[in-house]
Amino acid sequence: MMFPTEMKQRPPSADTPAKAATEAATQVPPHVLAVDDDPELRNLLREFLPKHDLRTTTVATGAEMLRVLEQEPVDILLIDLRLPHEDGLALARKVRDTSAIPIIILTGKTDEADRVMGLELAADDYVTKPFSPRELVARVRALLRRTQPDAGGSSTAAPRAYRFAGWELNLRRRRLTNPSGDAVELTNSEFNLLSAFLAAPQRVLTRDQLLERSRLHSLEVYDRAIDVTILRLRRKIEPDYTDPQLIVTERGAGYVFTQPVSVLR
Amino acid sequence: MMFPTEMKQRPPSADTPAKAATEAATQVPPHVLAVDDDPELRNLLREFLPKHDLRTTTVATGAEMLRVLEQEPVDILLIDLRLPHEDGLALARKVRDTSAIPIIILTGKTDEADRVMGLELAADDYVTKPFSPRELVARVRALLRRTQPDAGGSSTAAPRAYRFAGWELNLRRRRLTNPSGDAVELTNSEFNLLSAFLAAPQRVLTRDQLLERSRLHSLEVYDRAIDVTILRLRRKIEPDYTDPQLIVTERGAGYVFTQPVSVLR
DNA sequence: CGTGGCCGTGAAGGAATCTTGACGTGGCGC
DNA sequence: GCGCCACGTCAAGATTCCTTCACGGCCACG
Repeated sequence: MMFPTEMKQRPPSADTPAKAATEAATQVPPHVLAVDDDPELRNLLREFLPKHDLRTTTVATGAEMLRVLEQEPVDILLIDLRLPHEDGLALARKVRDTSAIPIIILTGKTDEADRVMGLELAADDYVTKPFSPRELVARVRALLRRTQPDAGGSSTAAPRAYRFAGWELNLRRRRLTNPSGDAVELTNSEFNLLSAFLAAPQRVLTRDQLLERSRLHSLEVYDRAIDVTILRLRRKIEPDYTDPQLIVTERGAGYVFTQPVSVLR
Repeated sequence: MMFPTEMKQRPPSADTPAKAATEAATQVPPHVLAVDDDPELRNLLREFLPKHDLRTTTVATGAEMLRVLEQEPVDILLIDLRLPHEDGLALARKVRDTSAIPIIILTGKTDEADRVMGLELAADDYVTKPFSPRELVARVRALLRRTQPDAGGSSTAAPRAYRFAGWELNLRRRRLTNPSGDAVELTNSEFNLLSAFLAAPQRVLTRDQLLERSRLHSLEVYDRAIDVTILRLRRKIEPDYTDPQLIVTERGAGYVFTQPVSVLR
């Protein structure tokens, strides 16, 4: 077991999804903002939620919450009903007044929750403490699903596939086919790495960026680990992997995917 | 018993029979009929649902419900699972026998509901109390969307059955038949899992997605529970379950149903 | 109340995949 | 040219991930 996120205090700016959203067309994980005065709970959340592909920021007070909301997009809010010097419900209402961010209230007792849910429109769901992390994740997911019907607009839809130099990478099926139409097996990280490249063609990507996109977890890995994955990927897609044409090394900077890429939706 | 007092009285013209609803794409708001013995909840519903463009009638007993059903068209039913002297589920079944009105069960506990949904085909969804009004509206809407063929095209209708590789899965009967025409027994979770796959063929589904789609909302289950169900399902439908062809593992990502699937409506 | 089916959990085992360290090699600045 | 440094390559471990089995709770049915 690992206990990584404990000390990992990232400034809000580090979490900013704007960058990721524009650069990678890969599905950006939803951003969860949790407000609770209990540090232990915050730690738990930061440890657990990301494992389930939920980007997580935690704060202790309503003021901090508002600050974060201003700075970056948030997809769902978790708010403790009883915060030391403020009322979670009031916070929720305040948010509701100005946005449609879905809100889950964390509460101690069921009857308390009853009251909250009854006539209040401030919250969309509640979870009673103590809750199992699984349950929380499930509820967050469920609520996101309900509230993000994901506009049918084809412009915002996630890409279905990429094409480059006769190859095709099918994102739904997670499958790569070569110009002759044969399937080429990719491991998970190879697939992720390749889609990171295809989402940002003709652009130099640093190792860090690539790592972040190709490894789902483990934030602390040697940069060099990416080299090996690049190598393996090259062996699978380069005509001559000793003389790479598609994925070219930018010495001192990172790597570039050189070919034009077309996006299928 | 409280009698029509609560039944929202409208001029007959507004209630105009089925033809108005089916024939014209005119904006006749859907008619919701709710059955619950709690007067407070009924008030809440009558107050809230109409604000969201849902014509709402509430009653306290099954008898009243039946009377309303006879008198006017109803687009969706909300039924409390535990009514004082009757069984909400029995009511639902009774309705189902003679009509196709979509039904949402209101229930107190999640596990209670899950069990009910599993075994019974009487309801289409359920909502656990206390629920947020928003959630209820969302579910009502979702269910209406699912069940109403929708003027636009034939594409939105709910599937009746799926075919794949000679097999057929009948959704109404919840029955699977193999290429030779023999029935293959599926447990409830196997059935749900399989239909989740068939609804999204050739697409890698994560465990979370499968969980979400195979339980209505069973919260709080171990991701890995899926694995076991997959195994059990494979034993029933794979020619050689040690070398799966239909449901293929995508390491690090999820599972895919590889075969082409045709939908019968 | 017993019995049986269903389903979730834990653990064991094994396979696939990643990481790491070592070493080779080629580019680039001086 | 020379040497340093960054990258390429390789092949062990290390680790994660999946499969499978077995157990036990739970509910339905009798």
